[in-house]
Amino acid sequence: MPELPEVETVVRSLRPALLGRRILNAEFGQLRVLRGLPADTADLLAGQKILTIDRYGKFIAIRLERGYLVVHLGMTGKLLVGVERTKWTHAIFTLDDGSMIFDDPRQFGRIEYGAELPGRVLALGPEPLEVSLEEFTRRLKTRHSPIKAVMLNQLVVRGVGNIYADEALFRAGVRPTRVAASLSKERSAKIYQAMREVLAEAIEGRGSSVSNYVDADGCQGSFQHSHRVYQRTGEPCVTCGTPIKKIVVAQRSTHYCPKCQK
DNA sequence: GTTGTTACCTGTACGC
DNA sequence: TGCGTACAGGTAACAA
Repeated sequence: MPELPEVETVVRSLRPALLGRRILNAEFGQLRVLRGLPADTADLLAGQKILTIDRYGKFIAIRLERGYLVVHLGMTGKLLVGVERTKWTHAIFTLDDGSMIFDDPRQFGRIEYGAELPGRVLALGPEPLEVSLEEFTRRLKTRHSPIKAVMLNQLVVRGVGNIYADEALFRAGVRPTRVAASLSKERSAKIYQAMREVLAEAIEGRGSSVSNYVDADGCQGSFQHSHRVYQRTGEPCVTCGTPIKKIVVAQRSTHYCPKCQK
């Protein structure tokens, strides 16, 4: 499932294929991923040049000459360049050189278009790789939920999902159920450091390919081989050998070492 | 404003 | 082999 490192990898692989290209034609299906997309969207897009492609947390913002095409990959969404449509294709963009499709079997993804970036994208928390330690700590201090739930809250920091929350908390030695506001300055700093470390390493590894994630060129990531707790239930902790435990926090499966994480 | 719960959706894994 | 069921989880909407 695409989180910050996977979306970053997709954005990086989209840029060479899309920047400077012009959209000649757009075709949309009728599925829920296009909910709220005005009927004349295809007409509005036609003729527009792709100026920039940026990432806001897990959102992809494709800036055109007169607006923004904003894509969220959800759980199984994919933006692919230069491939034929499949039975899960919900949008096809024909370019002056090449093409791009949006595929999404589970239909948790979204595509929208507007003159400006949507307000809820602008309202997201800061990027975890850009936020300062002071700001991060301040944001945790006001939250009275389990730290895992707080890390998943995109208004606190944007882009962290289930995999990297578990991995960061393992590296920080903090139990996912700890209430964020009760964490000491030192422990918050450890989480901050671990979160940035694991995200940077995952970007380096071009993301984690669990479920069906691939980048815009159809390539898999490699960071799934570096997971220390995520989906390793019952396997020995890489540090102490204690079996990794799985619980539910914030309605999400949560993996941790009961000995290393206090 | 914050927190918790539920719906959405379908491919995959598993048990029988 | 085929069927039924549980599970996976990001976001939005809603309730408390």
